[in-house]
Amino acid sequence: MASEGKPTINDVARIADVSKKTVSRVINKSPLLSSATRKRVEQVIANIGYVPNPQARALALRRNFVIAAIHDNPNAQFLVNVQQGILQGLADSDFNLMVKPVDRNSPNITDDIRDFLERQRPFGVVLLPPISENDAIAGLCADLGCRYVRMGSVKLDEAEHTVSSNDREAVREAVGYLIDKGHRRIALIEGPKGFTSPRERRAGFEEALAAAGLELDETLVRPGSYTFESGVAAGQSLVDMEDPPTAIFACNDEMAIGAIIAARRSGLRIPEDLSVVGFDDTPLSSHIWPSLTTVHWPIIDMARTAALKLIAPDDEDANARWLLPSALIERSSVIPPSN
Amino acid sequence: MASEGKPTINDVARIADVSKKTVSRVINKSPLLSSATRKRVEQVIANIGYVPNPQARALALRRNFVIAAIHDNPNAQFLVNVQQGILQGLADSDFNLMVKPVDRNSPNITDDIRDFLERQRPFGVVLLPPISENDAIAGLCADLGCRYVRMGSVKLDEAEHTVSSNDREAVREAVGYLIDKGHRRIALIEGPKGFTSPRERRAGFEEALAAAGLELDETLVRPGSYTFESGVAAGQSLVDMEDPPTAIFACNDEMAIGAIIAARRSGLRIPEDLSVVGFDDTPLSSHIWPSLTTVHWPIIDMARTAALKLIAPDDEDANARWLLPSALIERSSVIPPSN
DNA sequence: ACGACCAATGGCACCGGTGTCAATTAATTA
DNA sequence: TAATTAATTGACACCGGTGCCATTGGTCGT
Repeated sequence: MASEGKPTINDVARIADVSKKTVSRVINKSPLLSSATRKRVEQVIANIGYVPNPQARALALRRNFVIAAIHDNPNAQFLVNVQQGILQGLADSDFNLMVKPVDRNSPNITDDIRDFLERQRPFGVVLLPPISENDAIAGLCADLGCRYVRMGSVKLDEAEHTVSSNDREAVREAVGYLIDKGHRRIALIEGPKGFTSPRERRAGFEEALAAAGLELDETLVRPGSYTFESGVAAGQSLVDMEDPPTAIFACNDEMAIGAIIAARRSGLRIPEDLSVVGFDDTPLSSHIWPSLTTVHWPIIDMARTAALKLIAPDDEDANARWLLPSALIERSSVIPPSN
Repeated sequence: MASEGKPTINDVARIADVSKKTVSRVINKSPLLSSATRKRVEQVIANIGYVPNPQARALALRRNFVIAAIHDNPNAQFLVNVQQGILQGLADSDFNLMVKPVDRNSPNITDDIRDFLERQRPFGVVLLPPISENDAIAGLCADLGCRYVRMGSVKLDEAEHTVSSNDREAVREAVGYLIDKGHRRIALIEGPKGFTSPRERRAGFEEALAAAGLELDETLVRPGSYTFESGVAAGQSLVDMEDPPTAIFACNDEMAIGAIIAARRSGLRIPEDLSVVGFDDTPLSSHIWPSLTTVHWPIIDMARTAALKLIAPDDEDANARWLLPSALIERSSVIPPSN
């Protein structure tokens, strides 16, 4: 009987000589219980090492305690940061994290995700960028009655259930900082096309120039794909110019570092001959030499916030949108231009 | 009735005019069913979009379909690779992946993990290095009746339920390769103390020297912690020697890259003045210049294997141990010594 | 022709919790 | 003191599946 398998609520009830409902009340910290019974039951629970079965709970409550992170982002550091943030938010709760990667190149992502949601039925999902920008998938979550939060630099006035950073403003600040240092020929290494975040970052770049009365020089703009290699290529192409820029703003750190490597390969010193600013504040950015001046992207905070909001009771903050601040991190890859 | 909430097995049974048990048989592909009934039921399932409830299944079967990855490894790339591998192994199954990070500095890791296992009751767990080396935790899984697989360079004759790589042999090969190229003064940057994997890698280093009749020069050995910074420090200290080494073997790529950065800062050219070999074959190792000659550590394969073995039916391969091959990846950070 | 045997299905309890509502007892009020 | 009310607790159905065993209708061997 009680000797085999884990003890159940019935075992506790029998030994404590109460009904299982009463044990259930103890587990759920119901207030309508005499403290005497509560203590007695708690004693029994501790004695026999009873732990409630989450599957049974999930069945009875018609909801489980699983939060899923759905992502299509290939960047390891990003993904780990998000997981860490979500888990911070889930700490001290009964929730656990499930990861669901999807193939961004697959034509039937939507079906794949629907299938996952219908089968697993997580309590809530966090949609990571860039798939969080996909309205169809957010709609899918809503249709299936699954709570969700979209992370990213989603434009704030467009969607609900979003945790975002204001990339545009952050870049404006970062590029303004370069301008304040005296830079005028500032290059831009863009992020991949078709996503909100790189678009917002470029917009911030343009706004900073405009605010200083500078014109955007399209010859100083290079495409990029957020990868190290694309940063190398872009950086090389920039330093090879006849009239090269005195500063580069790259839309992420990895490309910024690639640009630094390329510049150095061409004999340039950083920051004496070229200032570089990145975006993300990855661990590597403070490890390299010179350490990279960059924009701190509060991705861990965003993920924590997303998780907390998902499992928070239904306050329904009317329009559920949360904005977290970015910040420029001054390190040593920027000085005033020499000429 | 059927109009609200997801359809259940009862809805299917009612509409198809069979018992729920029969529907259950269809779902589980039971062979003892007439094909006529099967088709009829499948038709109804498709029509009303029925999806079995995994929580109810889990309760009835007294097992769920969750695999947990328990880890205390701070390396993002490593973690993502493992997750990717596990998910590869879980593809085409009903299993999902849950992630459970633990704090390696916490004194009550064991309690934390016990708590997790008792509450969540995953079907199986993958223990990632270095926590996979903790026998107490493996024992805990066994005690709680939870299947587990330990990943890492666990010494093969010591434990069961392991998926491992033979780091010792791989390093022997890599260092032998340096020796074959003509190097005699070969430095070692070690991994963190107290773990099997770095110990095995050092052992392989020593064995390679011994096999060539060379003596281990302790002045050429530097401690390391698998971090970029520790590689920089170790590399700096090595190139500053009066009689510096002509080659460095670092116990992982990140330290190898750190050593390259340090050497270059001191004006050395890689590989002309110093050859470097790493271990892991991280993406970065092929991105940097010169690309890093390194040992491919089959971590994704190991993780996939671990997952496959976990969810495989109980063959009980007597002693469940699996060994995956490593391989030396020749790139451009090694040439014969100049002097 | 008849029991043995097999294929196909159904009935029902059970997995381990929770919700609803009734029942019991104690405390309060008229 | 009886009636009212509040505080505790229990009984029982239910969540949505699966396991075990009984039942039904044939087919087969002798």
